[in-house]
Amino acid sequence: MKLLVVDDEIRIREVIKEYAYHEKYEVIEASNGKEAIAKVKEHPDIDFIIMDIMMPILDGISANREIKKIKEIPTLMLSARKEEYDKLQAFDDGIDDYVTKPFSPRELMARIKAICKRNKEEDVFIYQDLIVDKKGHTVKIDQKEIKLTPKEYELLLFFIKNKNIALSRETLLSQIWGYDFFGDDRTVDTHIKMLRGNLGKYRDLIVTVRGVGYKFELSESN
Amino acid sequence: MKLLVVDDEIRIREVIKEYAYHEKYEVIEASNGKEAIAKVKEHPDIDFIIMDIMMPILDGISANREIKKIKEIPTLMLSARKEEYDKLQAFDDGIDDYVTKPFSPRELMARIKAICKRNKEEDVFIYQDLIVDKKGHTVKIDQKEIKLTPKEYELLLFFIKNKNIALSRETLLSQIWGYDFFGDDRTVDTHIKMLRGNLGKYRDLIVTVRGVGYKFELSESN
DNA sequence: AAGCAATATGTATATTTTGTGAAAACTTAC
DNA sequence: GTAAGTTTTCACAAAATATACATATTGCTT
Repeated sequence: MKLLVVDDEIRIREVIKEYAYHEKYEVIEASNGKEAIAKVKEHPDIDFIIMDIMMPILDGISANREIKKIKEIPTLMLSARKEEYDKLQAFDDGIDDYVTKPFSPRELMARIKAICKRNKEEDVFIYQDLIVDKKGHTVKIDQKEIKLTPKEYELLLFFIKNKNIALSRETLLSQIWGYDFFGDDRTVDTHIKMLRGNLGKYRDLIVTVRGVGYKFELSESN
Repeated sequence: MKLLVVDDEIRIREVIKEYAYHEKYEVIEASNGKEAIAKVKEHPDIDFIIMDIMMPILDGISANREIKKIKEIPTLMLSARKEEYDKLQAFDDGIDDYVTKPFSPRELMARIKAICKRNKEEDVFIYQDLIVDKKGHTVKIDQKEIKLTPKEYELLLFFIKNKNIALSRETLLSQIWGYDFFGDDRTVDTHIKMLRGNLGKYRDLIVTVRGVGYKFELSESN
């Protein structure tokens, strides 16, 4: 789990960082909206953003709006009491939760967990800009739907379910094609090729494990 | 939509209120069970209750029991983790749903919506110029009524109810034709063809999901 | 660095799935 | 009982997908 904490007060960042470390979360910091955007671009594996609203240079709401254009990351907003008005605005941009200052760090952590849990429970797999909606049977990359054939889709789902585990061709064949498939092992390769092609910038999530088969490799978490 | 939020922690009420406002819900507050009962008597048009279990003066379970004697209002219970035991009891008294703290406000809203939807299915479905009036049993496109056969109409309703979800032919057959239909899978295709034909410019709302079945796909909203 | 083995990829062919029109079977209203 | 409307089946065309295979490329071992 990698957190991006955006606040201009270093004290706030420190407190959050401390609690986050305690939860074994990695923390990246930014002290204003502009920096936050830069950090998001720099670290492609940020899982969660905690962002203050009132900040110099670029405020949290605007920053969030910009970040959402780049990718979908669950976000919790922080705000001082008086910024009531801002709250309302924040909702336009898919804020998952918000907490008013002063806050209890434990509550903050609990809320982060609740949001992450929710995202996991949904029939949606999200990794950066790759979104797989199992109910809708759709795959999106950068908000754009990509078309997969049934086999490619099944293959992707199986990879997601067995992420970070090397899967042999036999395993894939028996699990996806069925035990009664008597074709060529190398058929898998062809489908991998197709899937990779369709995954575009995420093609490298499918790693070749020489001598074994393939692996769907995600950096940490998810 | 008028919500009654009952919790002794003002912060919790505030968060829910903000999210509720965003959904255009009106919010009435109470900080304990006794107050909640008073509010229900005072406002005869409350549509939904969100109630904490652990509260001073009068707890949520008891309050809920009293309120149910006055009138039937959908209720969602909140509770802290440790109150597991309460969970079981709560369901005895016509609780519609249950959420443990801390919760993701988004999830809470989603649940409320789900319950309300369950309780009062929309009578009219509108998507751009496509209007389906369930009570009137009519379908209009561009103000003009289109004639559908009973099966086509049922199919359309089922699609509307399950929008953005890929539905297999079997699901459609068992849900629309009945579990005791033993005919050909492809019968579905024929009806899809007919429905598409009748939907005119909206024919593409019915997307074929290869290898699975069909999906009623609406771009965002609705 | 050469040689080997495994994997990647392009292409052709086989297979599966879906769209569609027409006819048969069934319902319903009169 | 019949006509009109509806549902279902079926057959074939069209489209999409799966597979096999040949060739190119890569990565590993020595």
